[in-house]
Amino acid sequence: MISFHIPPFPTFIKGAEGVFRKGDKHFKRTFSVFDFIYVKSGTLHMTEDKQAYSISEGEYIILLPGLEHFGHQVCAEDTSIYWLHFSMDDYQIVNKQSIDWSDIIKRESSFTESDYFNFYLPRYGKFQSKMALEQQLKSLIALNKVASPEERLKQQTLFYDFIIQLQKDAIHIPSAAEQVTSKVIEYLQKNYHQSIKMDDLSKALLYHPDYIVRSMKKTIGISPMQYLTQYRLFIAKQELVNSSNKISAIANKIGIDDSAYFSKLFKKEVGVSATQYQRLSKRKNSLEKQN
DNA sequence: GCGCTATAATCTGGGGTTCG
DNA sequence: CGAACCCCAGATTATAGCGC
Repeated sequence: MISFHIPPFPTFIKGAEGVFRKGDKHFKRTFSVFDFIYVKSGTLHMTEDKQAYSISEGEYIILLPGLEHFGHQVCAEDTSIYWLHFSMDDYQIVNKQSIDWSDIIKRESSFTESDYFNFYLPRYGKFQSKMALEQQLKSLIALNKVASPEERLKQQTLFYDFIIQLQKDAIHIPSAAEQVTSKVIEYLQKNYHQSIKMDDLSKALLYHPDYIVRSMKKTIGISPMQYLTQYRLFIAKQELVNSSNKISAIANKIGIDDSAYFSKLFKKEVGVSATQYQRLSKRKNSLEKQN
């Protein structure tokens, strides 16, 4: 993700339509500005800073200033694109799985200061509302043809609209149920090693237990306790493979005090018993070493 | 721009079943 | 037996549509 603050908006420099013929590839160069490339049809193969991307129809990439980029593979078919160059003074690259609307506004305006927004654009992404965004790009580029400075200036405004829409497009607004689910998962992954009851979960998240269950079922299809069991078994399998701990020790580690119950659960869910699983994985490991 | 209404989404609580 | 879960009905809240 490219993270920056608004205002001021980034500055639009130039943009146009372009075509890579079959067999063409993107030139090797380093820019001093941002290069937004949207693929209208076909597929473009680009490498930026040693990271290879394949940008197919409906997808876009935002190349960063100062990093070398080039096409590492020729286009297999005619590939038409829109490109936009823009600049901006202050920005950061952050790792972010998903953006949330609550991250966006940083400061509410006062009488003397404007609103201040956190802005995030993915470096590589896909248009969700393809038609609308393509249309915006088209009208932005159409203004290249007009000579009057006044009309030209409109490109800036259109560009602002465009990046606002682009962010909106990239943001997934989580439903209430999804928000609850992700909180549940976070809690369970953090606390799986102790015994957890629905009541604890309810107290931690401040929701009615029944509501939590329904939210989870709606979004990922399983209940919190089922998820907990799956997650615990996932950890247990890793332990069985990577350590020689006793079954009871492993059971204890994943928050199940009763090792008999753990064995039963493991057999039921995984199909083989925990001890068998450990033996099998050890055998497989030693065979791989021989080869 | 305002207020009203219809509708959808969200949340809560009761009652009953299953299962460890 | 009780925790976990499901189903349902109803309250609350957010949102969209619409006329003034």
